[in-house]
Amino acid sequence: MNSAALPGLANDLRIACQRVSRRVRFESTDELTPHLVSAMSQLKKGPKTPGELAEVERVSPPSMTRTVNFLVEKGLVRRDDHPSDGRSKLLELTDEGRATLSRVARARDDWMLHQLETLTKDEQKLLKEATELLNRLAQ
Amino acid sequence: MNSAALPGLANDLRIACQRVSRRVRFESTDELTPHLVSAMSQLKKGPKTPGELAEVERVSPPSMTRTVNFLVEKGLVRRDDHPSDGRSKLLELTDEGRATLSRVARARDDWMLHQLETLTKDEQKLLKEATELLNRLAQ
DNA sequence: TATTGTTATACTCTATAACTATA
DNA sequence: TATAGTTATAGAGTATAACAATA
Repeated sequence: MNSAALPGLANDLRIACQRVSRRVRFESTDELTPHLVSAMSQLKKGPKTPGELAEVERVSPPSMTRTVNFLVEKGLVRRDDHPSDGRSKLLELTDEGRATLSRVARARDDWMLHQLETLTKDEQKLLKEATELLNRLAQ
Repeated sequence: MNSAALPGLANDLRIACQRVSRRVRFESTDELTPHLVSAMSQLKKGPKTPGELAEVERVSPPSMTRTVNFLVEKGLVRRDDHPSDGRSKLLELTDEGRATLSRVARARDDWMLHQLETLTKDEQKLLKEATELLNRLAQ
C-alpha cells in the first residue's frame, strides 16, 4: 500500500469502526445504558476505587459517584471501604453484576454474529486478523 | 475458520471496533459534539428534511429540532422551505458547515493516522480490506 | 496541607405530549 | 383526518464548586 493513501485509510477505517459501533448500539436493546455497561466492564477486570474508575472512564468524580450509586442500588456493584486508605472505597462487581454484564454482551453480539454469518470463510479469517490489529492500535 | 469460533469473533470484533471508536473520541478534542458532527455528516451526503434526519440519526423529531436550531444559529446549516410541501423544510450544509466538518474529520483522523504509521505495509493492506468488509456489515 | 469522595447546582441532550400549519 | 415540524416540560448524564473525612 502506497503511503500517500494512508490518510485516506485512516479516515475510512475510523468511519467504519464508528459505523459498526453505532449499529451495535442501535440494534441491541440493552437493559443498561452504554456508560453503565462501560463502567461495569472496567470493574470486570478487577476492583477499582471510584477515582480510578472516573479516570479510566474519562469522567468527573461527581459523575462517577452518580453512576456508582445507581449500580450499587441495583445490586450490580458492591462498594466496600478501602482496606488501607480510610478516605477511599473499593468497587467490585457482584455476582448479579457479572451475570447481567454477560447477558448484555451476548445481546450486543447477536447482531454482529448474524452479519458475520453472511461472509465467506476467507472474509471471516481476514476480519479475525484485522481484529488483532485493531486491538493493537487501540491499546 | 471453523464456524464454532464465530461467536468469539463476533464479540472480539465488536469490542475492537468500540475500542477504536472510543480512542478516537478521547484523543480528539473536537470543536463540535459527536451528535452535531453526526447530523452534519448526514447532510453532507445531500439535503434532508428534519424528519428524515431525525430518522437516520435514530433520534426524536423534537431532539433534532434542537440540534438543527443550534447548527442554524452557528451558520453551519441552512434551513429552507421545502419546494413542494409547505409543511416541511429542507436542511443543507452551508459552506462554513462543510469547512468545519472537514476540519473536525482531519482532527479525528490524526490519532488513527499516527497509529497506522506504526504498521507494516502488509498490515495496512489487510486493514484496507477489512475496512471494506466492515462497511458492508454495517451497511 | 493535600487528597478522596460526596453534595449542591446548573447545563446539555434526550424523550413524550400538546400545539400549529399544511396536505 | 393525517402529517411535518415546533414548543413545553421532564428525565438522564455531565460538569464545576464547595464540603467532609482522612492522610
